Amino acid sequence: MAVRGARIPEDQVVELAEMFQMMSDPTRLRIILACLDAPVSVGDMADGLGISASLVSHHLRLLRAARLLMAERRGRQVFYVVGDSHIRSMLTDMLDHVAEGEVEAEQAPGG
Amino acid sequence: MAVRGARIPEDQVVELAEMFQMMSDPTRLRIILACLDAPVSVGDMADGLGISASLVSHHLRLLRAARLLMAERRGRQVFYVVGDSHIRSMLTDMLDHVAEGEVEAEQAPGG
DNA sequence: CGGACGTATGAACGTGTATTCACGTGTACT
DNA sequence: AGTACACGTGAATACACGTTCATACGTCCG
Repeated sequence: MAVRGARIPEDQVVELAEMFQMMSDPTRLRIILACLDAPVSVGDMADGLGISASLVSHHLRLLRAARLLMAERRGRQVFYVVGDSHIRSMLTDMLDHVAEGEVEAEQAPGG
Repeated sequence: MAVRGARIPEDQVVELAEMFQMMSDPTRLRIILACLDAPVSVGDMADGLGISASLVSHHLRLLRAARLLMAERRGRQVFYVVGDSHIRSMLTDMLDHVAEGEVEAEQAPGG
């Protein structure tokens, strides 16, 4: 398995890129992170993130379209939660990655 | 301890978003994927991806600045390789995720 | 039904970005 | 030294994207 990238279907690359694009915006990423573990209402996100509900809703629309978030209606409020376990674990992993800072290449010692 | 996203420093969120943005472009993602396992020269990337070497170089510049790729000069050619094991494993994981298709998370009633 | 609240949507605007073209830089070979 | 090749850089351009404002939709309460 040498150059793996050359063997990946373009459709999958594009799909993957679209997923990353969803997380490429700080505001949108914050929204995803906000409802990573538990469902959160739109108003709570807007309030907690310090942005307008309109903006949250716009991003939510994208996130739903990308199947990254799932909506659940409870009365007049709508709760959103991350609906993909892969995304959840990846985000946790990446969070750990950046949390460690610029820790340089931790090579496995002793093979 | 419910809403995890509300406890993450904005700096880390922004840094994470910037990482994702690097992978949010199909062309750039293809470049990353191309040198995921082994160093590849700029010309080989351009040829293998069917794009101009100039465009590859432009993306390479971004990728280097983001510390996602490392450059190595061998004669008149320059080889690039993914220099972050976290990124590598994450990419492999995500590749697996999209490779499985939408066969997962089937929640619709009756199909 | 009417009012208030929460959420969703559409248009408009400014900014950022990917791509191309033309040129510069540096290295190997003669 | 001069030529050919590989890569890098800069400006220009067309496009997409995030954000805001105004407004519409849907739901609970009286």
